[in-house]
Amino acid sequence: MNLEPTKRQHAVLRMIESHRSAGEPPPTFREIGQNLGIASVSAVAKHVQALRRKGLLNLSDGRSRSLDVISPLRALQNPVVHIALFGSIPAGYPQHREQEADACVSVDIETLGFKPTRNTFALRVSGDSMIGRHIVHGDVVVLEHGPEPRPGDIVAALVDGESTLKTFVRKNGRPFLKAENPKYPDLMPAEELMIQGVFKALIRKAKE
Amino acid sequence: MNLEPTKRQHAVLRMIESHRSAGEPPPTFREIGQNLGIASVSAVAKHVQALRRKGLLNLSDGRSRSLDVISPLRALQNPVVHIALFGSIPAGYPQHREQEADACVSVDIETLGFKPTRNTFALRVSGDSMIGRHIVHGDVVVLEHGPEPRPGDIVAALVDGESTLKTFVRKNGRPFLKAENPKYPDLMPAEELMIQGVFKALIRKAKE
DNA sequence: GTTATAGGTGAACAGATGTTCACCTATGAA
DNA sequence: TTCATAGGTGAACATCTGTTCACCTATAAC
Repeated sequence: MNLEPTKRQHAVLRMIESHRSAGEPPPTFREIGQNLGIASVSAVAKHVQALRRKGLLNLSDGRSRSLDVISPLRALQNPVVHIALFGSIPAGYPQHREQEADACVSVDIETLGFKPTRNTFALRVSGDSMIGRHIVHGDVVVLEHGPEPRPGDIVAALVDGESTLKTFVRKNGRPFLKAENPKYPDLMPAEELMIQGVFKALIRKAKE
Repeated sequence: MNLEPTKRQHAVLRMIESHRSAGEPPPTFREIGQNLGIASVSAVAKHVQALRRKGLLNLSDGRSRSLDVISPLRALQNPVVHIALFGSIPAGYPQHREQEADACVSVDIETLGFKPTRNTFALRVSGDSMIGRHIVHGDVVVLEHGPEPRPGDIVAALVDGESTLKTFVRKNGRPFLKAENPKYPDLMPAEELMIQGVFKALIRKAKE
């Protein structure tokens, strides 16, 4: 038996996949038919049957909207979380500010390395002040508000009304923030600055 | 009217959210009841009603399994894609090798910067040979097989049976690969090497 | 021709699912 | 006390949804 889907069957697969990817509930047979211009439910049912035989589609019976594309990756997938991305955080802390978010970053928790809370947020990096820690202009950094930074941690702090990345260090027992770029050698006393979050992860896209 | 959910209502919200995050279809009223130890469907319906009144939950009527947690982020969310992550690619190209994937990286396409194809894959970076381009040990890089690399592009190539990151350059009209680390100054002729993919994105988690 | 397969229409049916109603308990405010 | 609200049980009901059957067309294989 041929295990490759036909064109029409492939269209059904793609429709189900796109629903999943968009975060919508899986379509019903009738919704699939409507989308593909098929008037009869049983025609859709036949496509589904064929795809199940070919091992490409799952359908738990007795449950509505349970169509699920089978892929080797599916078994490896982890829960995906959605994090608010800000250009900058004008003042204070990022909690309960989701409504002011510029965009949304969605990543699975395994790749992210931790399970985010309400205190997790993301910033777009501007400038190369953290080049020494291999964080460059345009990167998106994920931060967590709350935990006490340890020496060496990268933190976001409010400097001159802007969220800025610095390294948290201690000198003579007192906390300071420093940029990781020889062009900005100054140390700033950390007590006077509001630390908005501690660096947890980074995402970068290639230029263009 | 108080717009905050009660404990019990919050439990309902969390259950719906966890289904979504895990990539499962939204639960039915009866499934919610089962999960929370509620025997009566109408009790669940009351919680859903209350959450809708408070603007925390959406329910398109006439459709089953259409519960959807309302969040300011929801409107900003982009489609999420799932990419196979390999430790290394022993030989050849990464297409149709999903069944050999070590893990799965899930990210939204906006953060990723492009819409992946069947030729998209991810590698875990080993060593600091690309430190000059600010890619460090442990990073996950997303690559695309297929497109012709342009000078300056970062590529994965098969060197001594291992997938390795290099910069693609031209010298006297001929293509070479070079590491971005003063410790490895050698240029390798690119013709002899199999280029597995071109760098498209990067994800890094903080140490520990 | 015959046969098999993909694709489709239309209808009837059983079970899943959301809605609604009557009724109960507990808690706190007026 | 009385009243409102949160939480719950149980059942009846309408509609959504998957299943199944009879029947049709087109295409390729034999």
